[in-house]
Parts: sequence; C-alpha cells; structure tokens
Amino acid sequence: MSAFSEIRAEVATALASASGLPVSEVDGLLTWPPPGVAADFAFPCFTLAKTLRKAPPAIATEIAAKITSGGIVVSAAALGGYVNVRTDPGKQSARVIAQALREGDRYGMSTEGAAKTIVIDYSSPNIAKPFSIAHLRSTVIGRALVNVYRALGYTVVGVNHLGDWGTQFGKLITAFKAWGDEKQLEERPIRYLLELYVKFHAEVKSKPELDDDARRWFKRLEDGDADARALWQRFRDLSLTEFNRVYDMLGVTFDRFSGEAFYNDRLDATVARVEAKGLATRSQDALVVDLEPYGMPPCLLRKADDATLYATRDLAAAYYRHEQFQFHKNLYVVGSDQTLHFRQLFKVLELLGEPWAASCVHVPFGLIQFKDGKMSTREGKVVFLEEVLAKAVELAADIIREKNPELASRGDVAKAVGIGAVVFNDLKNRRIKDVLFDWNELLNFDGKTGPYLQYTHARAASILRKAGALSSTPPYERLVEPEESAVVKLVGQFPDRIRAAADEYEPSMVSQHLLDLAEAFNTYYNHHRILLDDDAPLREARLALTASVKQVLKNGLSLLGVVALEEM
RNA sequence: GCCCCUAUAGCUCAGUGGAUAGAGCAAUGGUCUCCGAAACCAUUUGCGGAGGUUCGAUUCCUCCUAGGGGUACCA
Repeated sequence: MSAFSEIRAEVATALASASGLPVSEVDGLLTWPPPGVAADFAFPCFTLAKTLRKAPPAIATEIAAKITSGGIVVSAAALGGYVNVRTDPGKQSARVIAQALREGDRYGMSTEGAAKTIVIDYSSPNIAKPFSIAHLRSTVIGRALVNVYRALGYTVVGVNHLGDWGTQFGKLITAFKAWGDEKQLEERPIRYLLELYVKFHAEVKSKPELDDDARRWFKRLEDGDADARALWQRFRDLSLTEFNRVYDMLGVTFDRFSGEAFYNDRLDATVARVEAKGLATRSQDALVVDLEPYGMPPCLLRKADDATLYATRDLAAAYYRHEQFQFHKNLYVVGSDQTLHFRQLFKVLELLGEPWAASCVHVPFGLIQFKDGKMSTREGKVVFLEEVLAKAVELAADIIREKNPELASRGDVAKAVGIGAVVFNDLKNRRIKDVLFDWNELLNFDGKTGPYLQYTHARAASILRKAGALSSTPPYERLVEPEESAVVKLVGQFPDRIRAAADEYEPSMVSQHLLDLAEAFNTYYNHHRILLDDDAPLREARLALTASVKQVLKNGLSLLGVVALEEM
C-alpha cells in the first residue's frame, strides 16, 4: 500500500468513527477541497442529510467537533456541508518521501499481479506497408501497458501480431508480377512496395479483373504454392528489417513476433471447432457465423473460394494464446476503427462457450486525422514514422547546440529528447481521442511535453549532483511550505496512478500525473531555494524531496518508454 | 439507414456525482551577478443544444445537432 493510501485510510477511519458510518462508505465519499480551502481532505455530508434529518452544515459541524487531533490528522473544520480535514504536512512528507527513497526504482511497483499472465497484442504493423505514425500509437500505448502490468507484478507476454497474411498479399503479388522491378525492390523495399500497392488500387478502378487475380494469388499462397510463398517470404523479410530499425530507435521489444501466417496450420481446426458447435452457416457462398440476433453483421470465416479472413486467424490466435498462456487477460491494442471486428470476435468466442471470452479486451485508440481526412495506405496518404523521428531528433540537436553547446554525448541526448517528444505526444491524452497530425505540435518541446519532463528530471539531477551525499535522516517536519506539500502529495499518489492506468488500460493517467508533478516541482523550485547555505537541516529535507521527485519522474518515464536524462 | 466513439477557452487537451471548471500552445508584459530560462509569474476567453434522475450534473440517462469511424468475402 502506498504511503498516501495509508494516510487517506487514516483520515477515513477518523471520519468514520466521528460520523458512525462504515469506513468503506466514508472512503467512497472522501474528496478533496478546492484550491482556496486550506485542507487536505474533504468529507461531504449531503448524503447524510436524509437519514439524519438534519441540514448538511449542522452535520458537518457535529462531525468536525468529534474529530480529535492525533496521528496524521491535525484538525477538522466544518465549512458549508463539508468537513475539511487537515493532515500533518511533516508526517505526510516523512512517510511519502521515505517510502519513495527506500523503494527507489521499485517505487510504484507491486506484486499484486503475481501468478497472473496478461497477453498484450500491440504494434502489429502490416507487412509490405510503411511503418507510419498510425502504427506508432499502438506501439507506444501497448509498450506502456506492458511496462505498467509488469510493474504490478503480472507476467506479460507482448505479442507483435504482424499483418503478414491476407488478401493484400494477393494484391502485392499481382502487382509485382505485372509491373515489378527487382532493382527497385532491392534498393528501397518498403517505399517501392507501397508504390505498387497504390498503383494496384489506382489500376483496379479501370481493370476490376485485377481483384480476381489478387484473390487467386492469395488462395494459391494459402494452398502453399511455391512461387507465391517465395515472394511472400521476401516481402516479409524486407519489411521486418525495416520494422526492426524503427523498434530499435523506439527501444521497443516483443516477447513474440508471431504474425497471422503463424496460425495458418491451425485454421482448419479452428473452423472445424465452430462447425462442431453448429454455429457456422453457408451464406452467399461464404462460411459465416450469423450474428444478426446480436445486431451485428455476420463474422466471416471463409470466403466463397474457401480462403480465410482476418477473423478466422484472430479466432485461431485467441485459442492459441489461451492454450499457451492461460491468460488472466488478453488485450488487443488496436485502433478504434476495428471495434466492430473485436465485438464480433468476442461474441463468437462467447457463443462457442468459452468462459475466457470475457477476459478478452479490445483497447481501442483514436485515429490519426489529417486536415484533409483519414490516412489511407491505399491512396499512399501516409506519414513515415522514420521521417517524423528524424525531424524530431534534428530539431532537438539544434536546440542543444543553442542552449547547451558544451554538453557531452550530444547525439545520444538529441535522440532521447526528439524521440521522447514524439512518444510522449502519443501518450499524454486519453487514448480514445483522435489525433490531428500537426508538425508544430509534434515538434514542440515546451509546455506539456516529453522534453519538459526530461528537463525537470535533469534539473533535479543537477541539484542533487551539486549537493553531494544525501542525509539518511533529514528533518521532514521542516517541509511545511504549501508548494512542498503539493509536491509531496503527487509523489505519494504515484503508485495509485499506476494501478489506475492498469485498470483502465490508460497510460495517459501516468503521463498526466508526471506533468502535474513536474509543474508542481518547477513552481516550487522557482519560489524556494533548495541548496540553502544557512540552514543545513532544511537543505537536507528539501534535497530528499528533490530526490523523491527525480525518482518518480524516472520511474514514470521508464513506464512510458521515455528516457530520463541526467543532463540535456 | 443502423451501430460505435467524440464534443470543455482562439487552438490542443485535463477534470473524482459535490464548494470559485484547470493546464499547455498562441498573444502581451515581467523574472537569469541567484540551485539548469526546454523554466517560472501575470493578463483574457469556456462545459454543443433540450429534457430527465439527484439535495447537488461538465460528469449518469434520453433525445437532438455537429465531427470522426464502422457497417459480408481488406486488415
């Protein structure tokens, strides 16, 4: 339990005994006062008015009078219908900071997920297509969730469910057979494959028979045709080489690189399983699971030519994951445009009578929007992630040259800052929001950004370097400034925010908390001197506070996949 | 048509059913002989509309409007 949770529980207990309510009920109502009110917790008495048949202010006055100071609680005062409780700032600081410094890199982590496995499907780019800024979202959100669940003690299996199968390969093979150029494929594989893909979609408008060719090629691929298979392998290898370069830049890793093709030899058994349950029906020559009673279009398992689809392979993958890992949860970090697909998939699992269908969760995120509409691979309307990262790193290097030309290892720092800016930009808001692609915002390093957090961390690091060794027993009771209490509170709440982020599959809960902390610390820094010359004990206490801030920023940034820098 | 998501300041977004709705960007003006000015301080503007539930709604429910997405052989 975090020190902050313990403090909250103590306040709730005090209020419970004063009001006669159960602690759990008090805890549920407990809130905090607005900025103008000098108190740490607030207890609203409005719900009691009915049962007690008294006005809320009168109830608040009675409860406040019964609260005795002692322990963490210093005083209680009624104001309107609220009981405002003040806690001892020194004791609060002592507990919170001591815990943060004692636990260090483990602060915020727990073992509550021990013996539970969580499978997370993330990134999952389509082979033979460019790694765009759209894939970045799944990649960084998924990676952050992997880190968050690991921090809570879960066993996590991160799966890159590569889009390495499907009709798109029929299209690519068709296009390559028709217009392919070996030299271009060797020299600039992904961009060239994208061009072929775009050309295919442009040509198919006037030559619809190309679609039939594509379907035939995919069918041949599924049936193990050597020619099709060889081209597929080549496209896949070339793509993976490019993807790995991007993953290296981002520092992203996976436990499994199993794509859709991996499940190819399990598809017949999967379809058979659905048929055995009597769920599969022939409709318009295709094999489907009728979902009409649930208000959804049918889930297609086989096309008219018996080739499989996305849903078939996802179904096989779900069974495979359950058999392999007996997951506690099976998460899919995939864009919100695929919500219906997952609703269908989970419904089919439910109809198959799998109790673990309820443990499968789609974790959707908003789409990247351009000023002129949605991104479209088919029209070649994409922004390459490598280009974005390169620009960000270049800009970071410019700023370093200007602000800190003497800095050692400027190249590494520029990389960390530039990439940190792009990564954090994708994690700072609630993931469901669509993102308008905007170079200015992406390349902004001021305000609520990754570099701002890195800067605050580096600033704290700089102070601690100058200070030398820390005292092991600083007088925490000296930390009574309101700006200090604000920082302490945020340090103390950090572990709870990690849990909330896991509960809601929402990395932004960590991001927003780090921004709040950095803001509070920078405000504090600008109002009070830490490295005091004339008050050694207070200096020690403030340094301990600074060290705890640095620790939280470091741990939080690490969860988000952003490098915490000592200097920048 | 039907289904899902979103709507808070000029822009991008936070916001636990509670007391005066907060940040950043942009703009303007301040703060470095002082621990890192990628920082801090100050100034201005707002909960899409209408009902409902509630002691109390930006928050929950319904309807409407707007934007985005999806809607059988792509993923």
